[in-house]
Amino acid sequence: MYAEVVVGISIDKLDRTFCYRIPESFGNSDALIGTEVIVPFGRGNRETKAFVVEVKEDTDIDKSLVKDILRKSETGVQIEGKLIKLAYWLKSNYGGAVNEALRSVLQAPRKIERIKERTVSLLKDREEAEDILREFERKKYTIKAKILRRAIESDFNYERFIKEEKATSSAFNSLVKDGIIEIKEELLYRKPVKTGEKNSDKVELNVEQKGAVDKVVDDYRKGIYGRYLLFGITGSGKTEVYMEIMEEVISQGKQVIFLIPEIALSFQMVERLSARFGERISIMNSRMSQGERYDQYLRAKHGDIDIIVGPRSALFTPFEHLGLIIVDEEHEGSYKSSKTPRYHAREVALYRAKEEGAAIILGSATPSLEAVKLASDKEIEVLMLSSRPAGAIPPEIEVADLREELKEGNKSIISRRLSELIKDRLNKGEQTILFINRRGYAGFISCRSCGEAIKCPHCDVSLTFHRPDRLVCHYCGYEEKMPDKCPKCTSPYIGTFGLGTEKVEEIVKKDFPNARVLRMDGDTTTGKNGHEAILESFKKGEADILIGTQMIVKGHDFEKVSLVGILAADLSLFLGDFRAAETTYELLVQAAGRAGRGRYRGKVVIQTYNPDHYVIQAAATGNYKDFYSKEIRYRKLGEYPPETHLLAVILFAAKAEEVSKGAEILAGFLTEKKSESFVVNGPVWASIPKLRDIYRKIIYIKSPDRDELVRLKNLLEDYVKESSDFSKVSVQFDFEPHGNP
DNA sequence: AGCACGCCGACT
DNA sequence: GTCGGCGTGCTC
Repeated sequence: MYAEVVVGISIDKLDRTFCYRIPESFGNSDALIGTEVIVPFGRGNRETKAFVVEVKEDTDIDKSLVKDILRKSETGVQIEGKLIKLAYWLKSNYGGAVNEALRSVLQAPRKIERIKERTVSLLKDREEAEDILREFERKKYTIKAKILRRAIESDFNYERFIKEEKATSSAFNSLVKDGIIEIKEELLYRKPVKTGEKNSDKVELNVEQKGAVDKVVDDYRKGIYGRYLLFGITGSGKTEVYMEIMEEVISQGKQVIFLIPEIALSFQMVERLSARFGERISIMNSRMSQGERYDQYLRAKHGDIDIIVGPRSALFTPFEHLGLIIVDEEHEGSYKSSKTPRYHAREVALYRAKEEGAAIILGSATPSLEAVKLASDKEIEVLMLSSRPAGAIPPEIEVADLREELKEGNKSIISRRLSELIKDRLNKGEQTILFINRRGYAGFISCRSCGEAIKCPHCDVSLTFHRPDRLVCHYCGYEEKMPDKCPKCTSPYIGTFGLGTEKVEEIVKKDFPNARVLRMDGDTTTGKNGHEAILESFKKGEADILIGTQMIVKGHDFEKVSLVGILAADLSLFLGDFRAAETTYELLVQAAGRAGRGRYRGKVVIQTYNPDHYVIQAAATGNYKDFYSKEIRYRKLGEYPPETHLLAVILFAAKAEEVSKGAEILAGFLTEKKSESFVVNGPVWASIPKLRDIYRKIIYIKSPDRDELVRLKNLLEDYVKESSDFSKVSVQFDFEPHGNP
């Protein structure tokens, strides 16, 4: 018997399987799939860890080359065959390397220590080192001299050096061998999470909630493991419905994967779930240490937990009896992986549920067009929650036309109506949230005399101003001091334009001097604790007004908030991204949903320059159907997902000419394959052509048939692998992309 | 990743 | 010539 194995899961260059003979003594060969084994690899037959991904009777490879597997790895884990299968499905459906797919799936169970960072430090004292350095310089050992020079200066990061200086490990090796430097490996560890106390006071469900629960539970008891879209307006109590259904699933001895869009939300969700389900619940995410993840992995596998909560990666929890997958806030963009394989958690969840006979619930107040399309194709069943439970009334929404304000002489960013309402809340001792739509907005610096905007030298995007005098690139973290003259024309008239949280805070404090104001924004508030602290403080009523960006609109219940003001609602409407309207709509509805969660009747003011736009209209009236019908018509006309399928082929290279050449070659290749079944657009420059010193071009392929795109992806992948033109150009694939890659 | 191979510049 | 740095290519 032979085994196909993947060697060294953290090595990208080894993206293929190798064939090894399985010794007789191993017993049942099929049981070997998914096991970590030790194989002799390379010329020196170095002992290397590998994963068995396939077992077969025979092999095409020259038998004299095939070596024997040495033994099973002692530290290794067994990954279920079904997860290996899932990894293969990821690879074949989204592209990329087998390794990359396996790594996505294996995030959890990797007990193999993966080095996070390596630090290079000097072993000799300074004088001696400088002597050696002079020696190197004299002998013209350029790389070694460069390494030593850096090491004398200070300890430095090995990986970064290799990348920046295009060096290889061999220069380091000889320095290490001679005892001049040492390379230390570091692993990063973090604190575990704790579950709360169990106190099972159930909330009384309303009619709609009960209806939804009954439907799923009845199906479940009949052995129908269905697919559902739980479409519930903000504050309609979706979590209560989930919990009720989970109870049934767990009582049948099955397990639940509960996906949430981002890690920050998992703590409050675990708190809430553990109040009901106690200890048998856990969390899985990339912020946890390897050891912790490994423990959770084992607990899940051994059936010691019933529920796992986490972002995308929690999808790969190795439950033996998976009974239900919940994808909460299914519309969230964070469910789309931005690393190869660029999978969408919703799609993978649907696949895994089907494969393992589990039910699946997608939940949202603003379902993605993809989900609604599934519903209209009868692929998935809709469960509606159209009211808030226990007498809570949805907020009343008003639109403030900023064009009118300007006409009437109000140049402030706060309309007269909103201002009046804020005053009223202050008098009544109720709270206000001011939400700034910053998606697509950048507080860039430009020159009023020559129009020059100051850009990041590595990324081709405008730098953002941060107090008191820094300019920061939000993509790569590059920072510089704010210049006092325009670097191009030396005019002193340079400054920031646009609407930032700080600016709004300033204005609010001036307009309402007695109000206690809190500000939260993703760029200036550091760490998740910083955010939590601000939100907690606001929740406790320690401030009257909270100013913030998208992060304040997610998932939080603020009892005393009775007014939400949305500033610049339309900023993200015209982003040149086919999902711009959808994300804007989601943002507006979610923001509006923060109002009136408690006893107070909520009020929302949407400030806009486009009061007649269908997104603003639909958000104001809460009419999803209206939004959907207009938006889907637009997608049909423009031939965008979900009405058709779209594949972005992204090319990367260090030089602009290299990407352009690669893109031309691939475009040519596609033209040769020309057919009725797909259309090619581009190549075009990416929306940010240069990012972290890498140039990027994109070719878009559209087809009504997703499988056709997968086929093309395979052809391109093979072509790129074979062709010598792509040694300096790398190619990635992104199906149904989000934003402009 | 790690290892052998081989090209090429430097030095006894 | 020979030594050794450092880029290249291969691993069942």
